[in-house]
Amino acid sequence: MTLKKLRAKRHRSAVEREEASPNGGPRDERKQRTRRALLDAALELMQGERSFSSVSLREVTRSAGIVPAAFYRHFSGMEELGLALVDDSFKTLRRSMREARAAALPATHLIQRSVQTFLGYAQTHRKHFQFIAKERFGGSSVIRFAVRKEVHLFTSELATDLARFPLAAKISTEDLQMIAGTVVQAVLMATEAFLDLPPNEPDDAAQLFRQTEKQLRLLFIGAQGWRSKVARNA
Amino acid sequence: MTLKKLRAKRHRSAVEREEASPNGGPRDERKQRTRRALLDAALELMQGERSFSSVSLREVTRSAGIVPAAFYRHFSGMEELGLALVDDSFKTLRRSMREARAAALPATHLIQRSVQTFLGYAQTHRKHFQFIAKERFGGSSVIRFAVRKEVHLFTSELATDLARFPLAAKISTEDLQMIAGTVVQAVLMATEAFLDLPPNEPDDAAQLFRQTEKQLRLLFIGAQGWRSKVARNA
DNA sequence: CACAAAAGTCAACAAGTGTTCACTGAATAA
DNA sequence: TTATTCAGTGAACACTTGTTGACTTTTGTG
Repeated sequence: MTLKKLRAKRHRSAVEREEASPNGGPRDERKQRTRRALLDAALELMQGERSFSSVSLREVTRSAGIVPAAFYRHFSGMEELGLALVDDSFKTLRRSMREARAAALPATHLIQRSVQTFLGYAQTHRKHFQFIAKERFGGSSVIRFAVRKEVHLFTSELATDLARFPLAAKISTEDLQMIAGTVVQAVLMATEAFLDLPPNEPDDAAQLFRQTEKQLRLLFIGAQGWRSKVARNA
Repeated sequence: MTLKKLRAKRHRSAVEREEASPNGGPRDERKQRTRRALLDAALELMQGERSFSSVSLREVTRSAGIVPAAFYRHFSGMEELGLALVDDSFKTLRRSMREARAAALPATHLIQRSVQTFLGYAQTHRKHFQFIAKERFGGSSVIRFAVRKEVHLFTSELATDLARFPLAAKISTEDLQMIAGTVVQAVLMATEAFLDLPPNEPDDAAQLFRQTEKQLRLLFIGAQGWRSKVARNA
């Protein structure tokens, strides 16, 4: 106790030294590596039937190749790790979306290509998406709300994208947000069903794909008719 | 072993006696009572943060007031109890839907009233709905598919309801199914968000209510425009 | 009545759980 | 060089978990 205090006085703590150099050093690199190992292990353990809350701290450390006690050097508990996973998952998604946005939107078969792109992306990041799918309604409220916040953000970005289309002229920003929300809803549901499909079942996948395309077309038609009077002389 | 065989030969088993009278007897009544107690306990334990898979068999029996070993007189394990919960939840929902269908559909404010009715129902059966919401994407694949099957059934019933409307004339049954699916999707999402709201927050609830109403109107407009050419002379 | 069927009890089991504590050894800083 | 920080160790802790087998006690039945 007193000994601890003396030590503390003789040297400045890490925060006082304003994080001078621990970044990039071999020490920090190693730490980041095991941190990543923990995140990956948790994601891996959730494959199949398991939910995040059913994965134990000890299992994670076992898979990551460290001892249980060392876990606390990285996270205060499983919940914090869960939040880090939410962050991770959406970070990669947002990056990929930015790239997709950079390339000009295809004028033809816009919906078809969008669905294709998104489901393709979901497939290459299967584990992250499955995590999100499971925790969107399942786990602790902290994680649930973190996911929901990210989805909301995602929706807003889509809404501003949609605003560029001519059909958005007659639609209020609030309604645009609502339409974007419905689109995101449909796509997320499709993604979750898609990832839940037994792998290598191209028929089911194709069926799901067509269905989603139709859903988006339905929403598109709805958006066209929104606020503008339906054809006066039909 | 041999003793057991002898006993078995001297009397016919329950199934051989084709379930003659154990129904209604005080024995069976008691059994049904504890069975219900187990289901209720599981549902109750899921309140708040917990998912079904994180609820333990022992907790359930503890809450139900029996000893862990007695659990196996009712279910082979937690998964079977989960399936029973799925059944239970949808049974009450379907019954209520049948009643709603019996009363004539309101010609005015149809969407508004439907949403109101559904959310109201969800509120009075909060626990069942929260269970479904959590297990729709979360738990074991067996339970997940059971839920999905029930939702599909629900969708089909809505589709046949929708078929009675004049606007359904230009829509193929397959597309009608798809539209009904989108409606159910939207309503379920709204329900789940609704039940996740902090209680006694009428503003948030009203906001969610309006949003859902709009979503359904959007889908309705989309359905009107579906397959029929969009107004030739706009 | 006599006897089986069956819901529920009791005790024990091997295993797994989260968290703690004093520790070691290598990277870092003075 | 020397002292310190800190990721990771190893052991121990007090629990909780699912499942088992042999039991009691009530209910149903030939």
